[in-house]
Amino acid sequence: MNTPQEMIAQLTQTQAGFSKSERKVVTAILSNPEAATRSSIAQLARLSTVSEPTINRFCKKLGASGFPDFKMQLALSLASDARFVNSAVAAEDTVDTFTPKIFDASVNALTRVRDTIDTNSVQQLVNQFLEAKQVFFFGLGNSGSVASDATFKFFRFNKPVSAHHDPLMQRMLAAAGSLGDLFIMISHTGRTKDLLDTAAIARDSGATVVGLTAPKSPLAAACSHAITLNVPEDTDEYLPMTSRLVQLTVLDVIATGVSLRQGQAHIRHLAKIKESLQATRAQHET
Amino acid sequence: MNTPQEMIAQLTQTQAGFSKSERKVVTAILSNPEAATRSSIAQLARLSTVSEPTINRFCKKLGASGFPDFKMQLALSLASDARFVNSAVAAEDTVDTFTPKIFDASVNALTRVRDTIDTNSVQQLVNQFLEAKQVFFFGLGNSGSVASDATFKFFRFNKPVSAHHDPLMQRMLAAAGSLGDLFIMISHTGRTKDLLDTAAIARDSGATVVGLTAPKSPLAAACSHAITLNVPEDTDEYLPMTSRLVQLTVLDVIATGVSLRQGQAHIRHLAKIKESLQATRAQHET
DNA sequence: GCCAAAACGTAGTTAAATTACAATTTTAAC
DNA sequence: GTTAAAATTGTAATTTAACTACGTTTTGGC
Repeated sequence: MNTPQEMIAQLTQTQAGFSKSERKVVTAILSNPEAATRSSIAQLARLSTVSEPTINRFCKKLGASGFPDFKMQLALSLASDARFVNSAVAAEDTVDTFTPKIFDASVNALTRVRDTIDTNSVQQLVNQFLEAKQVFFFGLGNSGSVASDATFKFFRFNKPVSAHHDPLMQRMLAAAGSLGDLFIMISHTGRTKDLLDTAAIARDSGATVVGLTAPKSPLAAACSHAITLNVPEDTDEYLPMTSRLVQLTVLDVIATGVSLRQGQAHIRHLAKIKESLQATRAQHET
Repeated sequence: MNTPQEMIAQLTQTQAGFSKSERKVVTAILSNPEAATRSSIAQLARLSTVSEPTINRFCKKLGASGFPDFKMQLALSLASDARFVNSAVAAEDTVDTFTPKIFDASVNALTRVRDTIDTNSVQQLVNQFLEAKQVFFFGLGNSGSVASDATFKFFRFNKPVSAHHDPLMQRMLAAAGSLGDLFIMISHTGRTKDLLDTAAIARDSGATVVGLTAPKSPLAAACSHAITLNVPEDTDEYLPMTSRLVQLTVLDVIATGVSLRQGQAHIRHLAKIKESLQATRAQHET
C-alpha cells in the first residue's frame, strides 16, 4: 500500500531474467499496456502466442498473486505514470489541452524529487539552520525569487535571514562570512560562475555553504554539502518552469523540519505573526 | 483514459438514487474500499448481505462493464486519492515521513487546481497580455516573490513588464495607469486591503486589472476579471506553502499560452535569450 | 548424444462472474 | 384498503475466466 508496485517499470527495465516466451509476453503487454489491463488471460495468451499458464506463471514471477492481481498492479502503475508521457506542449495545443500539461509537468517534477531526494541531506540542513547564527539565501535570475521567498518563510524562526540577488553583494557577504554563518546557494543548473565563485569565497571564510542544486554539478561539489534535486528536464525548452517549484517545496520541507524541532513555544510565535496580518485584511466576503 | 473515473466519489457523494440493498453495498465497500478491490463478488455479496447479481447490477449502474471492471476503477480512483488523506504533518513526524507529506500536499494542490481552473479565464488573460502595452505584476509578502518570478518569465515577450512589492509604489503606478495597461494582482486570500485599494484605483484609471486569487474574494470582485484558484487549505496552519506554487504554475500556463500565440519567430527570440546565459556558466562537470 | 533441469503447453478442475428467470417488495391508482 | 404494474431482489443455471496437475518439449552441461 505504501510502496507503489512499479509493475510497468519491471516490464520496461528488466531485460534480463526473462525466458523466450516471457519476453513475448512482455512485448505483447508493452505494445498496449492500457489494453492489457482490460484483457483476459486468454486474450493476452493469444496475442503473445503463448499458453495461458505461461502468462499465469509470469504474473506470479513478478510478484502478483495471479493474473487479475497482475492486471490490477499494472493498471495502478500505469495510472501513476500516465500523465508522465506526453506532457510536452505542442504548437497545436489549445488552452484546454496545454493547461493540464503544464500542471502535470509540475506534478511530475515534484513526485520525482519526492521519490529521489536524500532525506539525510535534508536533516543535515535542518540541523545546520538551527545551529547557524545567521543565514543567507543566494540565487540569481529565477532562483533569486526563490531566495526571496525563502526569507518570507525562514524569518519566522527568530533568526537573521536575508536573500540577495546581486552577485557583488553576494561576493562581499561571502567574504565577510565567518563560522556560524550559513549560506544557502540556489541554482538549478549548478553552473552559474558567479555563484560558484561566491561559494568558494564563503567556504574560505569559514562559513557553512549548502547548495540546492543539480546532482554532480560544480556547485554541488563546491559546497560543504548539497541537497541535490533530480528535476526532470523542463518540458518547455525556453521557459524554465518546474525547477523553481521543486526548490520552493524543498525549502518548505526544510522549514517544516526546523519548525518541528522548535516545538510548542515556537507555535505560539508563529500564531503571533499570523495575527499580525489580520489588520491588513478586508473583513467580509463580497 | 483522459477522464479519470471517480468511482469512490460516486460512492461517497451520491446519497440519492440508491435502493436499499444498493446502500448496503455502498456501506460494505466504504467500510474498507481497499479490501473491496481485492475481494470477489461472492465475498462482497456476503459482506453486504445481498446477492451476487445485486452487486453486479450495482457495478453496471455506476458505469462499469461488470464487477472486475468496477474493482479496477475503484482501485484507480483510490490510488489517485490515496495520498490526499493524511498529509498533515504531525509533531511525531521524522524527516522521512514529513518530507513526502510536504511534496504530496503540493501535488494535491496542483492537481486540484488543474481540475478546477477555468480555462476561459486563462485564455482571456493570454489575450489581455498580448493586447497590453505594458504589464505590472503586483503582490505583497509571499506573493511578491511570485510577482518577481513572473517578470523573469514575461520579460521574454518583448513587452514592458515589471513587478512591485511596495504598496505605495503600487498605488502610484495604479493611479498613473491608462487604457492599454494590464495590472496582474496576485493574492492568495484576495483580502489584502492595500491590494484592493490599488485594484480599484487602477480600474478607475482605465487600465485592465486581473486578479490571481481566491474564488469569491473581494479582490476577485474588484478586478476586471479574475483567475480564481481553488487551492486546498494549507496543511500547515502557520507556514504558507502550496498557494504560491499554484500561482507560479498558473503564470507558467499564461506564459505558455502567450508563447504559443507568438509563433515561430518568437522561438528564435527565446533561443537568443537562452544563449545569452551561456557565458555565465561553468563549462564542465566535476 | 545423453541426461537432468528448466520451460512450456494440454487438458482438466475450480472458481468467479454473468444471465435468465422467478419471487418478492414497492408504488400508485382506484 | 385492495390490486395491478413496476421495480427490486434473489435463486439457479450458464458461461467465462483463472488456475492446477501433469505430460511434453526444449535447453544446457557433460
